[in-house]
Amino acid sequence: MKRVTIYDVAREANVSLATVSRVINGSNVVKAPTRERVENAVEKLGYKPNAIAQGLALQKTTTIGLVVPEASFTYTGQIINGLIDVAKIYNYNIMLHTITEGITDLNSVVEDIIKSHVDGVVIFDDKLRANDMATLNRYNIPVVVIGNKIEAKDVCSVYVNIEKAIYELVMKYLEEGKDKIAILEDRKNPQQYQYILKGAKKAYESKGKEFKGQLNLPTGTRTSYGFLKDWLKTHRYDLMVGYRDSQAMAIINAARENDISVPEEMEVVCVLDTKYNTIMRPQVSSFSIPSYDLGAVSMRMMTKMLQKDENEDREDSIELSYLFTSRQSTKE
Amino acid sequence: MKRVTIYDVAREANVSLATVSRVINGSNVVKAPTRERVENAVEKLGYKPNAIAQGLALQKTTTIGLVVPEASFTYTGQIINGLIDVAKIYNYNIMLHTITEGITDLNSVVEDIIKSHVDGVVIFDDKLRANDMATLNRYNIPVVVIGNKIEAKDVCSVYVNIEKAIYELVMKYLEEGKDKIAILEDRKNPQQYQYILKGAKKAYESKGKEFKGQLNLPTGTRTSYGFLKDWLKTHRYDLMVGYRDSQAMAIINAARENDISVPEEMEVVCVLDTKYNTIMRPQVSSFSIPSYDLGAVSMRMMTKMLQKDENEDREDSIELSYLFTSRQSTKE
DNA sequence: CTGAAAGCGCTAACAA
DNA sequence: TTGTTAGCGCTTTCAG
Repeated sequence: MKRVTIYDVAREANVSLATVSRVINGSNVVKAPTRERVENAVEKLGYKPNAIAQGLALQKTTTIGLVVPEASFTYTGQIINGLIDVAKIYNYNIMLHTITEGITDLNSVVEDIIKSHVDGVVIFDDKLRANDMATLNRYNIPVVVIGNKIEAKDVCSVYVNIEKAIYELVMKYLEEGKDKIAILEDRKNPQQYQYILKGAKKAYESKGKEFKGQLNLPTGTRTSYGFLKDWLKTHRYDLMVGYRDSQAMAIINAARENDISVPEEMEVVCVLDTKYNTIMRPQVSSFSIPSYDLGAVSMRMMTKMLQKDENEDREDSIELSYLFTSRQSTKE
Repeated sequence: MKRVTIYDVAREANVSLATVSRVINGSNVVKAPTRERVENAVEKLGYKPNAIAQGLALQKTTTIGLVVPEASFTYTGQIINGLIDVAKIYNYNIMLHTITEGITDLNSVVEDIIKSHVDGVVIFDDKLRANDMATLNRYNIPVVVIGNKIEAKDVCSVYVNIEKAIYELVMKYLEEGKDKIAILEDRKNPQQYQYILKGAKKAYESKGKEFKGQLNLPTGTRTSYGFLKDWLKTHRYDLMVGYRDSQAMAIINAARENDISVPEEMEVVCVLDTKYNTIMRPQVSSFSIPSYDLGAVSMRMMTKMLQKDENEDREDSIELSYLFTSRQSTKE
């Protein structure tokens, strides 16, 4: 069964296909009676314009590519939701790509993206570096990067200043004289981990001290919990910081195992949390990174890039703000 | 800057575009030297075939639509991962759509899907009913449904038999004489809740009893936890069943609040769990629904539908198996 | 206000 | 083995 085309509608309505095209694109030069004839035909035949053909003719597909890491973290879902919701408003479709270790790398994804002629691409991948964008750039596809601040032509970024967040947090503890602070590595988010580290180091520096609390997981370690269970037998801290709430919970579970009470003897904070944080006991104090907004703002930014007048300038990075929420894993 | 087309390559290599087309599509009728000239030209110009134009010419886009619910549940992420991984193997791209209450409904998504001329669509939406598929059917787009068993032409489904799982579970308890069993409503997954209920009812029936343990949240209740905290003041059970691990934790937290110890005084089981279940204390005994596999198998099924010979028969639904894993929230 | 025709980039007969 | 040409479904000048 062949799909009904613009020709079928034209024949049915006794007009040329040009007129049908005008009607479905809302041109206002078409006379009312003609328009009605066309609309009836469209309705009668159940005609839906073929986006592929439109894409060819217009040289734009009104779809944008979205790249996310394999890991189905909860916040990745949030980002996708935010992005799709605003994409919907602007009538963009989303082509989803993932980077799965052992199955897909960024190069092969970029290849697919170029072929598919999306109008732009939003990338959320902590492992992304500036030079990975070279190919995309060569085919001048507009790019929005989530999470990393990346400087390049035709590339915008939307992120949260985690370095600053941690700096402020650590400063507060240092000023209270609590300087035994540890930061747990997150292998899945190496870049974010670096930001966190940098924030902590700056804080220590400004107090004339040196930060030594970075806890890199030894190679071979499978889970943070497995590592921490032993580590905490011989180490004590005032504060431990994890990136995700699940890591914070690993810390807390390991602490419990060693009879370290949280928050009384040790406080725990994480950066990103999920709805599971409302279920956990204790609930973890955290910076509430607005994942949904990261997605939504990125897409909004993308639409702006796509309709920019060449001459018009626009900001090429947006810093979203965070909010620290104190819960049961810290003292106040 | 115009993108390089097949014409450019043809000119550069001094052949016709037909030959270029043959080379990029791996036809083996092209002579080696010619092939090389073309390949060099492709390389030199950085030519990538335009999938849109191919789509128009071939009447197939090698992309499939994926519809998921708004809720960024962890298992939705799993499903997406599974689906994309096998899509990648078969060189399919994924167009992602979400059903967001207040933003998008199934109808508008279906509209987009039809226009985009995807080769098929995979739908994971607990609220989906058979008649929702009417439009998709009218434009005869192959459909795979995840989670629900739906009977319709050109529709396949991949699911887990939760009814049976619960039946077996409840039977086991009934045989041990534990018949105070409650099942917590999951508003986000009404269909799954029904399946669970059915399983429990059957078990009770087969014992000549009537099941009365269905716990529907009163309208106005915002969280299961809020409801259960009070409810458990006046109700005692041998076993409580929640759909997701987060609900099971709500049950456990509410039980704690009422000094009901788990699993000693009350046991708790959930159907779907996430990685957070490994972090929680107690860990919840659960059926491990293979979310990743649900996605992967669906996509595999889709590829089969798309290459089916009209005459060749195939099964139109696949039941995936589950595995009950006993953890700290049950006695053995 | 409407129609005719060229073109978007590619594929697939059909010829040569 | 390679080239020519007619579509695929739609948009958009340019005439009328």
